[in-house]
Amino acid sequence: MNLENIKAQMRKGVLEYCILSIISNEGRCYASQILERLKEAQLLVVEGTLYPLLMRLKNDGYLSYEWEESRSGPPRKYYQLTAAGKGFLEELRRSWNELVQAVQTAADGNAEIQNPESSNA
Amino acid sequence: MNLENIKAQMRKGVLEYCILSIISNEGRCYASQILERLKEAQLLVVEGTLYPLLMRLKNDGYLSYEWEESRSGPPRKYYQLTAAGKGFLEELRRSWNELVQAVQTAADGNAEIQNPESSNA
DNA sequence: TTAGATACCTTGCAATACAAGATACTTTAA
DNA sequence: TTAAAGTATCTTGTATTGCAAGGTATCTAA
Repeated sequence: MNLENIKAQMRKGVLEYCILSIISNEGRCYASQILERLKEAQLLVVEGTLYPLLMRLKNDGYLSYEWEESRSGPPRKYYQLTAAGKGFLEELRRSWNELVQAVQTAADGNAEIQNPESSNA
Repeated sequence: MNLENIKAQMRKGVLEYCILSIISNEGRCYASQILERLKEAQLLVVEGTLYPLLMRLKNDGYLSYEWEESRSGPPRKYYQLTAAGKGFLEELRRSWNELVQAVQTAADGNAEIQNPESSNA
């Protein structure tokens, strides 16, 4: 159980959230573009991870896509969020924030940490 | 792929960090105690998750334990961090903070969040 | 001896990240 | 035509691991 392994574990749960966020922010984008954005954010994700994940999200109705030709290579699959995807993204955002809060609570010895916003006395 | 599933995924990577943190904060504690602390922090973890994890951490030299009798039940296994465990906990803390930062970067549309090193690019 | 509470541990399944490799289209250049 | 290189999507096999469910052992109380 080395550190890289653990870091990979940590990444796992947040990929859906990050990927949906990126697509939401970009409006529409294709896989290689998403990989680039993740890399920029220091989230190392590879193709073998991303493609099955996009397919899962599509099969669950959170994403739709259209093929579009490129001027410099093979056609691209442009993904965008469906209405259900937008709702799901909101749920993921909430879940992520709750997790961050929970980890802080556990890691800080259950001290009474409050939301930075609400603790503004 | 329902929300509960995803939330479970999100929890996965941070369990080691939370558990080592709790043991570090308490000084020494036994499994049922850890489960209680995690529950207080809204991190739902069950025995079948915790025990194998404690054993892994012990086998990797991050934890040691001593048996101790209880006045009201079977003996307890009290865990505490080894020197290596303390170092590992620091690494996990750093990794967690990096992840939180990375997710924020990805989710916020790669807005320029404080990135000390690339600030003069 | 029976029941219940507390505590620790194991087995089997399901989910999934990732390494590695496959497929397919386009351009460029012999 | 053929070959090579670049871009893009997708599949297969493996290893890890969280968790449901069940098991073992100790102590207390009737």
